[in-house]
Amino acid sequence: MDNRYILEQTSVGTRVGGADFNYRPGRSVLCDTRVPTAEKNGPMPVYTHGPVFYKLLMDGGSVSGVKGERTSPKGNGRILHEVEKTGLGEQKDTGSSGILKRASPTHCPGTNGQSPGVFMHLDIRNPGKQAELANNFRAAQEWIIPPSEIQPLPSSHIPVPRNRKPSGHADKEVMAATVLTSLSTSPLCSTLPLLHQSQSQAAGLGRRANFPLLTPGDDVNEDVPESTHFMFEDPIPRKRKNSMKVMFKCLWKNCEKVLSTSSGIQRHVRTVHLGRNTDSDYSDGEEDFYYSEIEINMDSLTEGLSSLTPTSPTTCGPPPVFPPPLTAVPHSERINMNSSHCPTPTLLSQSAPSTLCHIRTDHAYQATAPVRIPLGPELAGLGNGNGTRPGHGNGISVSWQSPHVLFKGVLGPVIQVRTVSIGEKRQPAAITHSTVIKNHALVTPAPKSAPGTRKPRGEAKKCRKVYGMEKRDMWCTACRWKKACQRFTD
DNA sequence: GATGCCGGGGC
DNA sequence: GCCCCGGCATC
Repeated sequence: MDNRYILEQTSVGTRVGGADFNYRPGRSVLCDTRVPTAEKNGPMPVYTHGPVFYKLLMDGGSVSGVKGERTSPKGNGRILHEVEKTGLGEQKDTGSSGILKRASPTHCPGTNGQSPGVFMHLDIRNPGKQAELANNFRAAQEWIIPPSEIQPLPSSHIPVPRNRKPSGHADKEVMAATVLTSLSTSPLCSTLPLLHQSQSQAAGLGRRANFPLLTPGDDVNEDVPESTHFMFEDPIPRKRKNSMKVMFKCLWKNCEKVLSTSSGIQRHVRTVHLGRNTDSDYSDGEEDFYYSEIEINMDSLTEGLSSLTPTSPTTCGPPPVFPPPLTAVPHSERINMNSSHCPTPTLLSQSAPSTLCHIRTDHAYQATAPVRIPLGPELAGLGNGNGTRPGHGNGISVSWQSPHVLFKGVLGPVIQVRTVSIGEKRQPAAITHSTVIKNHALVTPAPKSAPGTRKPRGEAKKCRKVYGMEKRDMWCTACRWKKACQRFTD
């Protein structure tokens, strides 16, 4: 079964419970939808609530309760999509019961990225919203806990009007709008979306293992005080640092799209994933659930880049990222997300390695040691092609010079009669083993001489010594430039 | 003093 | 980037 469907199933149940923003005591949607579904869900025994409800829908059965919310006459695939949307939509709903989400991170299956922010921005100073919060919390609580186990939520933290009159559909929309509006500005919303991300990236069973509290028998009462603590005592700064840049990451499966604007990511989701008309700006807000807001600490990013030395062992191919450097925030989920995305190239990951490879190649005559092989005089002419001066760099008669150095780069069948001439350009074909060695040395933590110290003078004779001042034109370029000799390296 | 080459500057 | 050179460390 599609992994996504697992999530959908879990989410759906949440939605069913949470869809009714104004939870009415006595109504337990969960119980209504709790159906023995072993044969329907196959190897997915855990989430038998809500999901089953939708499974029936997917099978083409008539489920009036669902159809009232979202009836899809389309094919199965589309229905699945609808279900997924519904499941995601749940975020909006459960967002109103954010306490539960914050209190119980293990409930994150239903938080496909957005609800945390929702939660953050619930204005608890508003008595009406407090009531809304409490009611929805109880609703969500009942969704998880069998009615018999539900304990009255103490109102010591929140003054909750017990007999709150259910509000109408307009209130739902207002709440939803509030929730959606808050998504893009919440400083705290990054945690759960990312958690969801990491979960959604885990396949199959691994995903389910992330939210054990969704199992029917689990008791979530312990989370209640924790939740209130989280909500009222946790001094998470609400103000985002200036260095924090908000990006929007597409949550669609296998889609790593990250855009800097919400409109952009919405357009992306709408057009790419939802198949909506590109030209149409109409949006029912559905795409809001398919992307999450992520924060990028630009300072950390900068630091990460600046500290990105050739010796950095942390560059797992793709470095941090946006990654570790990207990990702007101390949320482990974020780190996990980054690490889990290691195989996926990010902007940094794409650029950094190449950067590493090209670091300090500014002086090519230093980076690339010429490979010269002893050649007989009969082959002397082969090397003259590159020479710009007569008699220079014919690549011969050097067998008397440090042969161990001269040969170390010639391994292939093609004899690299490499001449070192003025204005010589490094050619790919001229890349030699010694070059590789040098580049590799840039990546490995080679002991670098401290500033001000010179490397000891090599044993090998240099061009000056070999050719003498009178044949200066035969020197290697480096020697002529008074640089480290590239011909007779040590 | 000769040599090697780093650092820097001119173009 | 190419080319050159002052200047310093090393031999």
